[in-house]
Amino acid sequence: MNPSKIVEDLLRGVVDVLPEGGLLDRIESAAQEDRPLRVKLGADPSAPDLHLGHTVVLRKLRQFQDFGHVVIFLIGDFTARIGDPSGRSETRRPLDAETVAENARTYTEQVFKVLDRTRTEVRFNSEWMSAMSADDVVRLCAHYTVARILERDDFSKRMKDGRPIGIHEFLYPLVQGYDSVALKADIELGGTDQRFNLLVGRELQKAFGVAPQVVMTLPLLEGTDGVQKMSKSLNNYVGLTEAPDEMFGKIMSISDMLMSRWYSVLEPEIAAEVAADLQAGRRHPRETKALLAERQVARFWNPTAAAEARRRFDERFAKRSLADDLIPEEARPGPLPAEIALPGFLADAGLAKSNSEARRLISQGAVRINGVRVSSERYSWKSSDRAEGGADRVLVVEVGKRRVRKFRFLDG
RNA sequence: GGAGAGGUACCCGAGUGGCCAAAGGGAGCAGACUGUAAAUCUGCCGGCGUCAGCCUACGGAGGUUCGAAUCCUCCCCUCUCCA
Repeated sequence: MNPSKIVEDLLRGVVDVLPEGGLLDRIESAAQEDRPLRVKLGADPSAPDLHLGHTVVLRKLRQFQDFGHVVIFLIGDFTARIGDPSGRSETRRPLDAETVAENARTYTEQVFKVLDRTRTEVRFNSEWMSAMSADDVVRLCAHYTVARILERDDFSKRMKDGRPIGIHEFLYPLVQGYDSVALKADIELGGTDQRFNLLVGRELQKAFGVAPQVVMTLPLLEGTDGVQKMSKSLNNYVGLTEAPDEMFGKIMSISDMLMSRWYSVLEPEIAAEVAADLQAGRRHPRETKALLAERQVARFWNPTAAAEARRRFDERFAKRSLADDLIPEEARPGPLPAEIALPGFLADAGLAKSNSEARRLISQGAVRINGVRVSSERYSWKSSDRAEGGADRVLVVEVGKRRVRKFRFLDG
């Protein structure tokens, strides 16, 4: 494959490449030197659950791997103890070492849902950062100026609004940049919010006599709320480890506007076509959303699981039926209670956050048992609760539209 | 080091002695309507409680008072200006 064709592929969906044209140079020189490029991605192990938002960059990295290059997956274990201020309006709380280590482990596990394990090098920045002396740190700081740090959007905003900035936060971009020096990265990828940090890497590489990396940024994915960027702490994410049904359901619940955004970020190859079809009325929005959902589930699980998830979703919500095989079941050993105090029961089962919440849900008509809305906090058995031919009782409990569980009460 | 402003529930923000589990908005949850979409309307939105009530809460610790988010003392934290 000729280099410019490769570059074209690699640039699809990318927001900026700095310097422009830098990628082609790298690809060519790598081919000449007959070595793979070292493509860096820095990961912050403070929230160890990967979500759809992360996959945008990961899939781009995967593309590099498929062209034979090597991904350096850098875990900022040292930096996590500082706290990345990117896009934050507040100082982030640092984590302790054990938490970081544990998070890093679960993190890497999930990364290989997308990345090719054999072409990935996992590194930790404590490797070189912990070895630094105060002397080294001061020297590193001397390579950058306060004015330049303050160019960063979130810093200048906080400055203007009179919100606190810890001095350690100034160090974050420097440390991250130094990682690129230590790793001799050829290319570094990140979300658009990382642009500043990635560029600091270039500066520092120059200062330390290393060839400056090419910086590529990718779009940030909005979370399910459609407003803020997807993140675990905002609880607007679709996690990579979530069950197919869960994933499918979450994607179905996003707004139509968001759906179009997600198409362009998650499915850049077909986004234009889909948008045109929607515009022309050749596709129904709901079907289009289901397709998006199915494609994601297929990607992170498999096509069969995706088709199943879709089938169950339709059963449940389009046909409004509760097919038996699709409800998580829980056995309750006997003896059979005379009646059930619902608030405590729902809270224990995790179907409500607290007894009080359960009470509220009941009073608002959100709770159904075996298809019948309950209005009392105490549930007494009905003849129809009896399981086929046996003494056991089966309750299908629905709380709102999304929470369902089947309880099998065993007699005796 | 000096002067000033300020810290209220998930977030923003009102509240200056009882009527405050704390206005209002946002977020969230639930109901109606739908395509588990949007928009809209309605309700809920600290915990415990067979609903009477109890407990915990307004940066922290004490104090005044029959009674404190509100007054006093000390402490912690943030911002602005001056040095």
